[in-house]
Amino acid sequence: MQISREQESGAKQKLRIAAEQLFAEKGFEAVSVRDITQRSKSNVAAVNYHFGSRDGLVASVLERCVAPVNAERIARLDKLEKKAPGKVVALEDLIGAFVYPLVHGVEKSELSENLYYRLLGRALAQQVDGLPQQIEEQMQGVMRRFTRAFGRALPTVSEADMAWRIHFMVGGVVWLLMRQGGGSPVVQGKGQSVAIETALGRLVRFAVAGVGEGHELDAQAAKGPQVLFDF
Amino acid sequence: MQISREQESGAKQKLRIAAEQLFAEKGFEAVSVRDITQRSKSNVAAVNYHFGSRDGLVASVLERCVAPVNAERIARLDKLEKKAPGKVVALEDLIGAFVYPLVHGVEKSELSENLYYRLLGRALAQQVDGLPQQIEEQMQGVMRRFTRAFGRALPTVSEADMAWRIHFMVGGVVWLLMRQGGGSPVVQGKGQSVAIETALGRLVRFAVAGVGEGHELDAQAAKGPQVLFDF
DNA sequence: GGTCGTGTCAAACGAACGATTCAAACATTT
DNA sequence: AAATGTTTGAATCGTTCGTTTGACACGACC
Repeated sequence: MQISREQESGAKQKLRIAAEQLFAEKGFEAVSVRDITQRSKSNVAAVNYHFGSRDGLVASVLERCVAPVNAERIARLDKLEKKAPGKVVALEDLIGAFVYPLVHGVEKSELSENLYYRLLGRALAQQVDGLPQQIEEQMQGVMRRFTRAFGRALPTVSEADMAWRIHFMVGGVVWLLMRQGGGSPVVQGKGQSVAIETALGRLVRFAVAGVGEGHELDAQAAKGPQVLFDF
Repeated sequence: MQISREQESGAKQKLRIAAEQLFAEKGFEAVSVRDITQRSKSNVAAVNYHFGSRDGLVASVLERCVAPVNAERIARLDKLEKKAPGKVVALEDLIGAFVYPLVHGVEKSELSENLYYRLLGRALAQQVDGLPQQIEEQMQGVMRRFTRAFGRALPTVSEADMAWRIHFMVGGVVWLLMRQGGGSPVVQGKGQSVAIETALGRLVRFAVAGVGEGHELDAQAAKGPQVLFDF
């Protein structure tokens, strides 16, 4: 083997990049292996050689897409919980730890920003139609960790209620990513092209208000001037 | 013509229902015309005869799916704005007028509840990959109306900021619908099977808090005990 | 009875699909 | 240089796709 271990060959990488681009543009189902090999200027056999099958390539792209995000999510959550072992983590920090890792893989990716986020959104939206089992389990593990942390941050919210709020927050995340760079948005303000960090910041504020709904009143009434959200 | 006008023939209806079911189950791209004609126990040529093409059938399903929702949305918004001509409509009422029409077509549909909402979610999510122009324009018109109304309800929020908040709200709507009845949710509480009305109620509360973020403080501080949200 | 419009059916079309084969080309190690 | 293992390329496999065709059945109308 002429390549240091743990690194993919040039052709395999070219194949994967072309697949990522096309998947981001058209979706996972609307792209054929011929489309991919044509863009990467390789042969149809290459996909089956390097990835076993078309599904193998899709799974590989999905894995490389969502795994780093989930790893960064867990890392940030670990850091938050380790910083103050006894105390509960503030809601805004939790949501930040869930949302901001979405930008974690963009600079390592060979794709443009818009395409990268579209791909990530499509990957996360695949939870509707079935993800590879490995990624599905990883996803469920992350959600379990965060659900517990959210429950600790908002102890008066029932488990079912909290699940729904997180559900809506995830919906905002996926929707934001999928529509990023994909033509004109449904609702277009004047500043149409916004850096993703700004959008994620707005999403965090939105989600903090939505997930913590009904608690700013309790907190203010119970403990006086302690303000949960200070934006 | 043996059928009273404005009504589709039995075979055409059977075709459309089968298509709706399969589209809801597997998505618009993952269903072939042979799948559809097999389930509706008709012939492959029937699709092209009645709908012109496969795309024509898809467009018909999309139209029948989202048009009533948008019509009901506009009707409710009209009613709200007509009720108090001078005043601004409360945020919660606006969001309710946007969200609750989603259940408007379910009893008229031949699909099960879960399938209907999944279909509706998939249809709305198609905004990412391109809707038929007619529906796209209708959608944009609805969003323009609501964006203006939202801006009137929350005059201190900038246009761009408001666009983003609405964007996130729509994400919650689409995500809720798409995951409805589609296997286990990402975050599962104990009560897993919930009536859609309950879920929509939770979504409205979530969205009211998120869209109105930063305004409950202003309102309380400025006008004393006037509470915007009283849930 | 004959003709027309409407709808259904089996059959087949060309194109594109994912996958496979096999030989040639390449790199790496003996 | 020879042998070995790895990667490419063109051709082709069988299958499935959306669409079209032409024959046929049925009721309506002159």
